[in-house]
Amino acid sequence: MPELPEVETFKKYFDGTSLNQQIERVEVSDDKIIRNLTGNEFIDKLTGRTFLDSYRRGKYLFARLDNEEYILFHFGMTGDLNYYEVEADRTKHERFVFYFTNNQRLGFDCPRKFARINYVENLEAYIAKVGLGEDALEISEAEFLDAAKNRKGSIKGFLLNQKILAGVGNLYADEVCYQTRIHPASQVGAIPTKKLKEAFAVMQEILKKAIERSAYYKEYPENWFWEWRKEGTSAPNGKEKVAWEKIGGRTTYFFPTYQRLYLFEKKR
DNA sequence: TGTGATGTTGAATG
DNA sequence: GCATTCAACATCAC
Repeated sequence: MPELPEVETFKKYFDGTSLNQQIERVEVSDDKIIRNLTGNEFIDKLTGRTFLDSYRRGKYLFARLDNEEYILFHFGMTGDLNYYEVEADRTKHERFVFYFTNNQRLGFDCPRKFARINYVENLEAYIAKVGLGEDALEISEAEFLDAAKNRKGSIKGFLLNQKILAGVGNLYADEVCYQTRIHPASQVGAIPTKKLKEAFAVMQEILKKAIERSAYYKEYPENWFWEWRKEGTSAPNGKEKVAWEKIGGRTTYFFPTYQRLYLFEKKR
């Protein structure tokens, strides 16, 4: 699930439910996703603490504790938050849960266990260590263009590269390419500056609109990926069907000629 | 039943 | 060292 708009939605959910209440108890049912602590260490670190606020960068959500340290929630493919009171509302794949003093709980659900939880003592140092790029909504046009310069890799791989800009995942990357009519296998550096500026603006527009709709696909415009990215869909010009290929390491849907392929001139 | 899935990483390659 | 690709991670649903 979670790309930037989804994680921003998680952030709002977290901020709206879990701040300023003491964690009375922590229960860990599977510490596999907790990367730098054992389950018991995690329990020790968190018990008695209070979440003060949170900071999102790309798909990473950092929850600030009252000791100025952080818990990083990275949701992977299937991570989810669940704030609830009664046992019946516990989710099936809950990996750990915080019990607050107001009798509510915040559970972290993750069937596929691709999520990553880290206890972070120093936020800046952690981000530097991971090499996490600027948030996709915060990065400036100039930085975006500069990063694209001379790159030979695909625009798809570029948009997905969290070290360059953080937050764009597979679906939104396809949507940016589709809306700007850029073939996803285009070499980033070969795309004219004007077109790259368009991609930059469209990317931020898409992310903002998705956030406005709380990342709920069914409320996205009808011509967005959740509709066109289906087997058998025709291009807007009616000339071809949607195709898919592995580009930038991920399954990519696109319209082969409706979206223009930009490549560097071949040397001879 | 086999396959692929909204993500990241570390190793391998160029 | 850098840019890029790819297998691996764990489980579920079609």
